[in-house]
This record gives sequence, C-alpha cells and structure tokens, in this order.
Amino acid sequence: MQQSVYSSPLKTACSACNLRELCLPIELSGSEMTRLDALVTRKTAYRRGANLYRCGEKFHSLYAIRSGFFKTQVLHEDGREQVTGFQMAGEIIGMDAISSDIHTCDAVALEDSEVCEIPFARLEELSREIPALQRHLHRILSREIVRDQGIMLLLGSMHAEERLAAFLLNLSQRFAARGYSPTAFQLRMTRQEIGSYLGLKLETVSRTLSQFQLRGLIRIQNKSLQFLDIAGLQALIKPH
Amino acid sequence: MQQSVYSSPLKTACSACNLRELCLPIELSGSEMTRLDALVTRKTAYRRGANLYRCGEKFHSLYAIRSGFFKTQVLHEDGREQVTGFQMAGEIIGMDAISSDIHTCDAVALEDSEVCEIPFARLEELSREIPALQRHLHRILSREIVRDQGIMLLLGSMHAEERLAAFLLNLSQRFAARGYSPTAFQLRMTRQEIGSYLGLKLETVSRTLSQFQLRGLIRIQNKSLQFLDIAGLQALIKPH
DNA sequence: CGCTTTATTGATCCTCATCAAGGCGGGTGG
DNA sequence: CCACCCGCCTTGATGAGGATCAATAAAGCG
Repeated sequence: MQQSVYSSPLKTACSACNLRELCLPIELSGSEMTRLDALVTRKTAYRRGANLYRCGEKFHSLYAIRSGFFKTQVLHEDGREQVTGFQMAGEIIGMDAISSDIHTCDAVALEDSEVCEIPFARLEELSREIPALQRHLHRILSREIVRDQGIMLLLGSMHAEERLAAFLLNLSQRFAARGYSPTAFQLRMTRQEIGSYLGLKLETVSRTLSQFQLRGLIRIQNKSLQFLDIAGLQALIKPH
Repeated sequence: MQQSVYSSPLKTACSACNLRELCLPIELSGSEMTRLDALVTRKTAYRRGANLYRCGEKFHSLYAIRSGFFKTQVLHEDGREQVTGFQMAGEIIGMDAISSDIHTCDAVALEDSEVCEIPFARLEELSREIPALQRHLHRILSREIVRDQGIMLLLGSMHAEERLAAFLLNLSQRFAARGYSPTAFQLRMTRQEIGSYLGLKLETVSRTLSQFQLRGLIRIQNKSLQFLDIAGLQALIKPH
C-alpha cells in the first residue's frame, strides 16, 4: 500500500552529477554517456531559503538535485499557499513547467543544496537520438503523475493520522533508498510545511506526532525523528 | 484562478481521429500527418460501464477519447476507491502507466464512448523523428502533472463549497472548449463519483448542490445542470 | 411495472480547525 | 557570555464543517 502511494525505487548514481533519477535504469554506451554528461554542466549552490525558481519565470531547464532538500509550493493570490512536494538528492524538479514554458510553482531550498541544471531543449534533442534516454524521460514524467495521484488519494480519502503515517514512511523509504538510515533522520521542513503538504493545520500535525510518540511509534523532538515501530505505522494506513 | 487549477485550452480537431490534445498546436507537414494518422488506426467502442483498461494490466497504448466520457479511479485493497479524474472527448488517457509499464488505475466509460488507440512504442519512435511531435508529447505529460497539482491544491486547501464550485466551472470550461454549451449540460457521473473525486461524501455533494440552487447559482435536477450565475460561482472560490 | 440504483434531506457525532497561551531554541547584539 | 527576541513548537479549550446514520423519494433499467 505504501508502495502504491509513493513509489521511489532504489537508484544508483551516474557519473556527471549523481542523477539517480535520470541515469540509472538506462544503459548507455560510453559515448552516449559523455554526451549526456556534456549536457549537464553547471552546478549551482543554493543557500537555505533561496529560490531555485519562482512561479511565473520562463522555463529553460529541469534541475537534478545533487545534494540538499527542496520544497515546491503554489502561492494563491488570496494568500493561501500549498506545498506540492518535497524533493531530495537524486530527484528531478521542474517538470510542471514543460507544459506552458512557465514555472507554475516556487522551488525553495530547505537546506543548503546543490543542483545540476539540465537545459530541456538539449535534453529533448539528445533524447531524440538516444531512445533509451527518451524512454527514461517519459518514465520520469509519468512517475511524477503517479506520485501526484498518490497524493490525491491521500488528501481525498485519508484521515490526519493516516496521512502523517504515510508521509513519515515515505520519507523513511526515500532516505533508505539513498543509503541513509530509514529509522532516524532530521525533518527538513516545519510543521506548517508538513501540514500544508498534507492538507492539515500545523497544530494537527504537532498533536498527531505527539500522539504517535505517546503510543511508542516514533520518538520526535523538534526536527529529529526516530522510528520505533514501523509496522505499527504501516498498520495505521491500511484499515478503515 | 480557475485557470490555474484546471487548464484546458481550446483545441481544434485533427484528421484521423479528432485528437485535439495530440495534434493541434503542432504544425506537421502533410507526410508527417500521414504517418501520425497511420499510427492511430484502431477505433474501439466501449459501452457505458465498460473498462477501457484495468489496474494491473500491461501497458501498451495511450488512448485518445474520440467521443464519450470516462472516469479513472484507483481501488484500494481495503475497499476505498478514489476517482482520480474525469476525461472527455479530445483528451488523452493512460499516461500514468508509462512509468511502470503497468496501468495504475482503472478507466471506466461513463457513457457509450469511442477511443483511438495510440501504441506508445510507435509514438515514441515517431516522436524521435518529428521534433514538434516530441515537444507536444512532453507538454501533454507535463500538463497532466500541472492538472494533478491543481487538484492537490483543491483537496488540500478548499472547503466543500469551493471544491464543488471549482469542479462545476471546470466542467463548464471544458464543454465550452469542445463547442458545447458551457451553461447547460448533463452530468455524466453520480454524486458518489463527484464526491470521491473531490474528497467529499455523496451527501455533502448533494447538499451543497442544493445550497447552490437555493442561492440561485445553478439549477440542478438529477444529472441535468444549468448555470444561472457563473460570476457568483467564481466568487465562491476566490476569497477566504 | 417492479426492482435497483441514485438522490435528497434530516439528526447527530466526530474530526480537525481555530483561538489562545506558554515554552523551547537558536541566533543576534550588547 | 548573557540577555533578548523571534520563529517554531506544544498543548488546551472550543466550535464548525463535514461524516455518518437513517429514512424517503425519485429515476433508470430490465
């Protein structure tokens, strides 16, 4: 079930710029690899709080997160804001902008981060010549659709407790896939940001986390989180 | 605002199989057009209630809806089901399956419908040779991402009334874009399906629609819907 | 024409939002 | 180095929006 809500298969790094998402599953010849690397040249650092891009800006490139942590959010004119995702190392960000050539959300670094820029026009060009790359690009785009639909399901049919459990387990999985401990890590985002992502208020997030701790499922103090009973958390999601 | 939640720009039909989504914005030469048409051969009819595809089936093709109306839904093992979208003539369906080569949701006809099958491998092939087609395919995939994020926003931060108003206005827009009346049409789906899509229970949908009618915003009787005050509905979405 | 599915409406309950107060922590400037 | 401040978090009390349960009505379908 967790799998179906958030799929984040394990990936290994590739040469230029650990593009886990972009590179692994495809087998490229040496020269193809070189051409892909040539495409992904610039590496840029972003300090905590800095914007990778803003809503309304012209679209040029996708970005592969080399290290760090980002959030994407949509700002409503009436003040509401909604966090649409959290992205970590090895993930690709910016795909929403392809459709209109304009970024439709803000991307903000939640810690000091590094990204590789992937000029999209050149990626398209290259993927015309390398079918395996083309195929992979399509998979990445499609995976984003599946991921979003998982969140729709979460927002549309789960209670606060279930949402939070699913969220924590998803983070855990993604950290594990990157070789970090799946049972203890720092949350990079605030309660308010978690709430916005999950369609809850920050007080509800805080209360629910306290509940989980009380029941011996996790240990949480500020941003440091430790899992004590993963099966217990998983059990929270299943029934109804 | 409506625009940002659901974008469905007007499109005109193309030859083989009114593939509004697939064809319009790109300019193809005669021979390119012929090749695209050759790709999209089969037309199949589906009766109301029939499945276009089911969750778990192997992925082969995207489908362009030629006429009719579909819903896509995810079925939870614990019985919960969530409608993830409603698709009408001219829209492309099945893109979620690209990532894993397996369909991740069911697609069900809500009225007698016809679709054109687009074998995806051949579409990829052709789009390698026709850059304009490639570009367009990417836009379609990205548009789906944007659409889903709009729904996330709706589910995560709107009240029942706002959700329903946004939903009705979106339908109106899409009918208008296809040359039908934007102010009067038949709902193809049940209250239960609307509710599932919007993260509400069917009783809430029914009550809220009655409310709208009471306030003179719409006229609704069973499935036939008429808009009386579009501006009033739009106003419901904006403030908070 | 009867049966089943779908829709409406009411009464009640429960989850989560809201409002409010206080605590912790980390960064800054004196 | 300490004091202060500000952002972030926790916890409580209360209330509202929507879920749930239930009964009836209406419509679609064979």
